[in-house]
Amino acid sequence: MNPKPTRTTIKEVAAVAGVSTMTVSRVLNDRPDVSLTTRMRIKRIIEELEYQPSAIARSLIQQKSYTLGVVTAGLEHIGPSRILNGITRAAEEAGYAILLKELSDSQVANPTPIFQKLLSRHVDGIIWAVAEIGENHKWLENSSLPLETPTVFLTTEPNKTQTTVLIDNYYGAQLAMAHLFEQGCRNIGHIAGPLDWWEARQRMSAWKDFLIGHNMPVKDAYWVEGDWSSASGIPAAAKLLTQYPEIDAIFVANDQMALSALQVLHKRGIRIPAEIAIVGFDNIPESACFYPALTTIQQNQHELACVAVQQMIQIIEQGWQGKDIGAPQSIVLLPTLIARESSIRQKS
Amino acid sequence: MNPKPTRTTIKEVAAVAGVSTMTVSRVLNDRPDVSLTTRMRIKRIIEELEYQPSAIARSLIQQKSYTLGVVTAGLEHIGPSRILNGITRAAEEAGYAILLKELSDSQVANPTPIFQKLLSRHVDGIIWAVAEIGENHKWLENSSLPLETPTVFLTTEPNKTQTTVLIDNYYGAQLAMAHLFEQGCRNIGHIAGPLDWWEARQRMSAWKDFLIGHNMPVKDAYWVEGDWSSASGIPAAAKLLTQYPEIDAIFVANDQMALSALQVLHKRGIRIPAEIAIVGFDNIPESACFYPALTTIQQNQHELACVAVQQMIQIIEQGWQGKDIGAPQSIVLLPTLIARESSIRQKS
DNA sequence: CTGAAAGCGCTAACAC
DNA sequence: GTGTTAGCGCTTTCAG
Repeated sequence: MNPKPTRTTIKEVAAVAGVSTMTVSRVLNDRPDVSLTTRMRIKRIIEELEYQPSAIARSLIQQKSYTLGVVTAGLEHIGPSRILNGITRAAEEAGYAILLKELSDSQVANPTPIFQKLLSRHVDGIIWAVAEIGENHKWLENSSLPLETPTVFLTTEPNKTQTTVLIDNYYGAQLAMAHLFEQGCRNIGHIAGPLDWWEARQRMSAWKDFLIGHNMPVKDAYWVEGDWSSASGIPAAAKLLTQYPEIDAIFVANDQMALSALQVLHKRGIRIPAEIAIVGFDNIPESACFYPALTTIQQNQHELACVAVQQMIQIIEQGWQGKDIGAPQSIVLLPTLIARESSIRQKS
Repeated sequence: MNPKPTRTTIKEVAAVAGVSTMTVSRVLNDRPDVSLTTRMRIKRIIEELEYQPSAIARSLIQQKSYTLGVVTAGLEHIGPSRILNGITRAAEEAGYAILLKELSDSQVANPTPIFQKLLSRHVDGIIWAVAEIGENHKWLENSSLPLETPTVFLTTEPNKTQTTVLIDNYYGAQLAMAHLFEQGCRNIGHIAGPLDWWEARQRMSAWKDFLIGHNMPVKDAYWVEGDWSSASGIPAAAKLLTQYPEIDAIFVANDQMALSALQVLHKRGIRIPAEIAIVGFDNIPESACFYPALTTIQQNQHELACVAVQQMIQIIEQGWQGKDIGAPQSIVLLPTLIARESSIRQKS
């Protein structure tokens, strides 16, 4: 029934053209040493037969697959999918394909099988774009992992032994705090992300350090932990208002929770920013549309991903050229403040 | 400098074990015909050498790669990334890897090179998860595409010649309309998605047909077109209120725009749902958290993706077994109504 | 139970 | 300019 849908091979092209497979191969790879006439003829035959060379046969012999392994987690969230979006674009541009592996929570603890699976498919390099949560990156320190394959880590704590690309969350949070301070806020509370996340801890540390650095008290009542979700932002904001009645600003660790906080304040009739100013983090599209428009910290995940891919490819291709790869780098991108109505109290 | 990081091969394992590569291969594939002792010995050696068979060498000889090509677009949006999320999970479970290709707008028009690139990497099947926009799927009708490779289309208009998996947008919109009608609304406006999207047209058609079916007038002033974004929801809602003063309900084509509509109504002091009821579409996590909580239509993209992958794999493996594949199917999943405060006017 | 030979589709390294 | 040979890492087939 199925006439064995066998792909067109280089052999058939060669046969039709009456040349050896090598000549066809040379045409495919744009080698100079083929006469113009044969080249033209072969090209035409390739067209007619709709011949498409097998990338995997090539990988096998060349030991290069032009494929990147990408490890991600939590694609249903906006951050990871934005990053993946950037990776696919950058990889496409560089002529690399992407082998995608999304981790479930349980898999993150033991990376070895994941690396092995990717390596068994001959990826040229691996981009590890999994958020650092709890102990899930402990294995990095033990460097028990050989990592003979070029690997770039995204959004993880910088590390002397690995190449990492990340956004400076601490700096971003400092921007937020400095902005609120400038607006005259002196009782700044915090709704944190889940503190087993490294990024959440960074943002919270900056909040705390800023208060200390400006001789403002830091009490446990001044902050609440959420879980990034909008849903968690509602009880968090409510609790914070109760615990910290003098509060005149909230730095919220992400926009989702910040938008919920807006809702809670509205419901209670608290004026924003006059009574309480709000700053979020991430700059999701919605943050510009809500009332009042949310001041936030923009992190450019797209750029993050592009830099990571470029870095990755540079390492890969240097390796192919036998060059020394040099020490692993950490590239840190700086987020920016997007000031909107939710925090602007005074014209400056 | 680089000691040529050559992978461990089956040959080396065989050499260490003092057997032929065939015997190792048999152990790898759990063939019965190896003596227990040799099997154990070889397994141990595999462990020690951390040998990992080359999946691509296997693909080459077996003509099966256990890899699915996934074509997507607009990963920065929630819908596509949810679907991708479901695909990765289902594929993982079935033991298939994923080769991801994200299209930019310009690429969608001409699918041939995309298919070719995936086929050159020997994917066993292709999942086409690109929204149907404008003429971007025109090529499907011309069936100029041979599609010798199993292909499943997601979220596209059903089609006699291709296997498709989709959610019934028309039905979902009917649910929304019937619900509003039950709540006593008789002047139901619509904020549509961009009408070059097939899904947006489906939702709008159901709105219009419902009105006609219930002897309610349909005028151009009763609907406005948005572009799915929260930002577009604001002017859309404002315009609708002006054009259609008697309006007592809005069916909004997605939640992002619906949340913006909530904001606009709040600002104008319009009570929801008492004066105007709102229903959205998608059930994004935020929709439960805003005030008032948004009634919406839930589409289960996760399930959609799982069904697609299962369908895909079934087709692939039937093909391997030489079975006839049978006619292409269209699988339609039904969305459900999530009734929340934004539309509930009366206890039932 | 085990091995030898052949070959998947392609290209590196040589010959001619 | 072009062809030959060998081999990437594995498995099929068939012989022992």
